[in-house]
Amino acid sequence: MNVKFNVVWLIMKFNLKNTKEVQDSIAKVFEICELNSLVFTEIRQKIFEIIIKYKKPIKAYEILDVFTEVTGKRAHPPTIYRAIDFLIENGFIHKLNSINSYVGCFHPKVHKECYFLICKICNIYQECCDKNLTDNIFKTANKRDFIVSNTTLEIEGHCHGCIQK
Amino acid sequence: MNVKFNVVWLIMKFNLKNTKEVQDSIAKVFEICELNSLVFTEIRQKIFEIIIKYKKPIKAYEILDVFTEVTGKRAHPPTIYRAIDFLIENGFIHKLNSINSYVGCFHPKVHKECYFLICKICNIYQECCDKNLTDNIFKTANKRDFIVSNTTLEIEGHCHGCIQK
DNA sequence: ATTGAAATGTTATAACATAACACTATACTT
DNA sequence: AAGTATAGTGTTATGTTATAACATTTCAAT
Repeated sequence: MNVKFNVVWLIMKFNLKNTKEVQDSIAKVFEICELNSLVFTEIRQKIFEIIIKYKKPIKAYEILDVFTEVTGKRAHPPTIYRAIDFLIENGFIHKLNSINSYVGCFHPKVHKECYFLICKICNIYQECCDKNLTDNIFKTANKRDFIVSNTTLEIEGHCHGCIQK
Repeated sequence: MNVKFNVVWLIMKFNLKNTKEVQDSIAKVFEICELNSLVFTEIRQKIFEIIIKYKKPIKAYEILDVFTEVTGKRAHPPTIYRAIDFLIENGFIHKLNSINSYVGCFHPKVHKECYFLICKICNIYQECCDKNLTDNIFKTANKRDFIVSNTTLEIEGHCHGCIQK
């Protein structure tokens, strides 16, 4: 099985996407790592790639399965969680706490406050970062003498596509 | 050991609070159940009481321990999770997904969108519901043709008390 | 009294995540 | 080039959070 066929097969099997947006995000992450002397090892690359190419929020043990199949090496949970930690720490992916799943970030390092729309029907997500909303959140917290260090905003509901149907 | 002493002891042991706010919220929940023919069983009452009196977000297995000690009966996880489901469904408590913990609601049924400030140092939480913020969140979602059904906003950082120190 | 629905008891297990320790690779020192 | 310190990885085991499945009980409506 040649490499090209293998890639196509994997993309189909795991319902991956490989849009320009994805490519740009991957390139950007390489660049950020270069600039900041972050060690972007093969494992971290592979796991980032899986997360960002996945159309839906992906769960840790799903990453494990895909990783194992893609690389041919049996991986254990710590391998995945360590990479996840690295990727979150550096803002390359985000965790959606309400569904214990992970999503790639399409504008790594642009800002810390990322918000998400999660469709309950198709499970596809969108980022919906918004400076105005961030200001509003900070203002609401500051009014109560609270210093914000990080925020989790996850909005569940129905996306445009699913409403139509 | 008489009942009064027992209660005081439990309150101290588990670091519970029993403010007017707590009493009002409990009374309110009884009233709502009455009005809506919701079955507010002893188990549900007890578990609600534990959650709302607890000063910090409480974890399911902590509830289990407190419940077992308070009632003298050994409880199993499903007992706790079923009550939690009932209480969340009816808006009497909320789950903080970012820390897998539960908090009582101090204005049950007033609105669905409740937001939380969680202090990373002392772990004490505050609700910070805000109509203006809710409008902003809905507007941000609607801009993307997304119909909101529920929101999770958890803000971590440092509370007033802990900043002072 | 019967029955049906909701609530609870109980056992087992699924799903999510980390501790701890051994080993390897790398890159920095002298 | 050998020494050594640090970060990264492999592996086993276990901790933590949550639910499935089925038996039993409770209780209100007929």
